[in-house]
Amino acid sequence: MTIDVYLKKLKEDGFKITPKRKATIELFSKKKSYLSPQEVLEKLGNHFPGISSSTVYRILEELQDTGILIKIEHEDRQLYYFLCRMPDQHHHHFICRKCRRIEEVELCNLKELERFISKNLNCKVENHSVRLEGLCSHCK
Amino acid sequence: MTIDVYLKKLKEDGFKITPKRKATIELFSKKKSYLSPQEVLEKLGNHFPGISSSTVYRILEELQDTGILIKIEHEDRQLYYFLCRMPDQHHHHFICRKCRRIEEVELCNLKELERFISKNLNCKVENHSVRLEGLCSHCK
DNA sequence: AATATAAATCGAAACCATTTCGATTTAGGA
DNA sequence: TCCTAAATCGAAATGGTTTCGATTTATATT
Repeated sequence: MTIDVYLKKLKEDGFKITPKRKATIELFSKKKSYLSPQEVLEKLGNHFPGISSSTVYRILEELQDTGILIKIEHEDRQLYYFLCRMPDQHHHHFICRKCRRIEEVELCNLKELERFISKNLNCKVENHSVRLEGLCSHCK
Repeated sequence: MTIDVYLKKLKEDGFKITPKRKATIELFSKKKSYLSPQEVLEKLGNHFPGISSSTVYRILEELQDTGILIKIEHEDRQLYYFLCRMPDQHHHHFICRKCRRIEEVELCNLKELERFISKNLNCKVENHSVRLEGLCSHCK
């Protein structure tokens, strides 16, 4: 699992490869679960004592703008981020409620649902998002 | 469209029928779109000058606890609420990005997706939520 | 290698939707 | 009508996130 593809993407989007950005991507590539900005701040703080929280928030947002990270929001209203491993394909996510592990699911069968809505409600469906929660193979 | 069924539900859940709660339900029954707490505060303020914002937040949360309102969160990270017209049936929501109108969609074909996840990822899917966005029949 | 400069980071303060809490008022049963 | 737990008030606190001017740094260029 190399992070080069993510660094390349960062560069292509006009961002500089800074130690903190690199460390952030490395952190997420090792974690298969989602992390809060606070958690990222704490982890990065081991390598970069005194790192500013505004830097962490900014980096996370930039990485999600480039499609490297995906942002979700929990019921507790906090933001969480995780590494997107299928950036070029439409997909959905399964979230383990116990260990927060994220599984990316390539199957999408919402076309029927969209047709139903178009036909019965005369609406134009532009996008959809599915959130699946439960227990992953390790936790169930 | 009577709101009695909602008032009954409120009472059953041990809540008193106060003028503000009643007015809140009436407001949502007239609006087919979702409203922010601020908007509710403003509207209720017409009938109840000086109503406290904490009261509005509390009422909205109580109504969503009883299943009368549904809470969603926008990209702007604000909370929004809307009246649930199909409280006793599993369903999904279509949200018009222009007028915020909510359409409730009884069709759900996520069983296949859940089977796929159970089989391929060995996960236990406990719940799912689908969010469909686009333009409603009035706005498209 | 040195320089230039736009981008990145710092850090303290502001932001602001939401929550809290003690005091006051009220709905609804007795 | 009275009683009491529930509801509301309202001002203050909360806290995750954003802002912004000052400082530092990555990297393209010389």
